[in-house]
Amino acid sequence: MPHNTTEINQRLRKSGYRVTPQRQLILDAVCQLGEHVTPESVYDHVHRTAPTLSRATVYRVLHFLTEQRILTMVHMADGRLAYELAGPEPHHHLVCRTCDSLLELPHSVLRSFRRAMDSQYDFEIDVSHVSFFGHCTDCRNSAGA
Amino acid sequence: MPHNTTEINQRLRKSGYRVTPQRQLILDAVCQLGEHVTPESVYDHVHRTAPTLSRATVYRVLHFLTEQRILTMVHMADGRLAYELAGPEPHHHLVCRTCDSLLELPHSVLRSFRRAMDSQYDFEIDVSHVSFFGHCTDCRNSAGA
DNA sequence: AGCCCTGCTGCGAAAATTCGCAACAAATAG
DNA sequence: CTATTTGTTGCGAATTTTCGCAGCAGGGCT
Ligand SMILES: [Mn+2]
Ligand SMILES: [Mn+2]
Ligand SMILES: [Zn+2]
Ligand SMILES: [Zn+2]
Repeated sequence: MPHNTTEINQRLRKSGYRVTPQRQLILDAVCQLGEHVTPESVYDHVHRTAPTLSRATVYRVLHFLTEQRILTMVHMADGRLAYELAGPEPHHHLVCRTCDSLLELPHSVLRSFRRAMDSQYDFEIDVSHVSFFGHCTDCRNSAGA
Repeated sequence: MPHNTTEINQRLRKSGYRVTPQRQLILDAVCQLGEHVTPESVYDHVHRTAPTLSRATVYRVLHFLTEQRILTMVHMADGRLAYELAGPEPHHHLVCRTCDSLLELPHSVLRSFRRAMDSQYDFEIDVSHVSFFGHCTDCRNSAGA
């Protein structure tokens, strides 16, 4: 999951924002830490190389990069937020409430639902990263026994 | 939005839980305050008649009543959680990111999506109260101008 | 070089949320 | 009836997240 630093930097600068060392460190951390990283794990990671970088900045930059659509945000099972690098195509998840297993879904699974909301309610749903909760095959089978 | 106290109380007791004054007060507060009430507004409300009832208890009881499916939980636009009395039928929302307007959807709008996840992934989605974010007719039109 | 303007950060305080634990109270057993 | 167990709460501390504000720093301008 490498990110093209120069392309993102240009995008930010073009919008009038600045590419600060803190933003680069935080973005690097999110990418290195992988999927669904929490603010606290980002803070722990960057704090090693930049001890003065504050928690507030971590939260602010994660929000900021999400607004700029460089990161996406997702609600975890416990209600907390996690972030990851926005890929070229959004994806979503099925999360089992029993075993916490996580299935990845392509964006296309929401196509017909989004179309229906658009035609029925004239409302354009804008989703980049959603988790749906429920129960997976295995847990349904073992529960039935 | 009145709730049948005796029926809920029986349900709780039958499961081995207790119906405490705190739980009754908090449930009453949620019902009186209407849709999408926040923990803080519940606390403010109950605190008037029960000054010793603590914030921790408010959070715990809201979680508890949600587990028992007496309340439902929903993520608001700002990421915070809100609660409301679980009706006989779940409902969902379309929330405009521009004007914050809120449209209510019947549970049935998710039927075909849930069926698709069940058949394609053998995963049973369990949703009681979801918000989808996007842009409403009016805001799309004024943005286009 | 200076001078603005504005974006951004660090800091500490505040607010929101969770946690551990001792005390309490309702149900239960004996 | 007392003893025990177990669910529940209040309290205070810890943790997480937000906020306000003063000051720094980059970029433009002269
Ligand atoms: Mn993901
Ligand atoms: Mn609702
Ligand atoms: Zn499972
Ligand atoms: Zn709107």
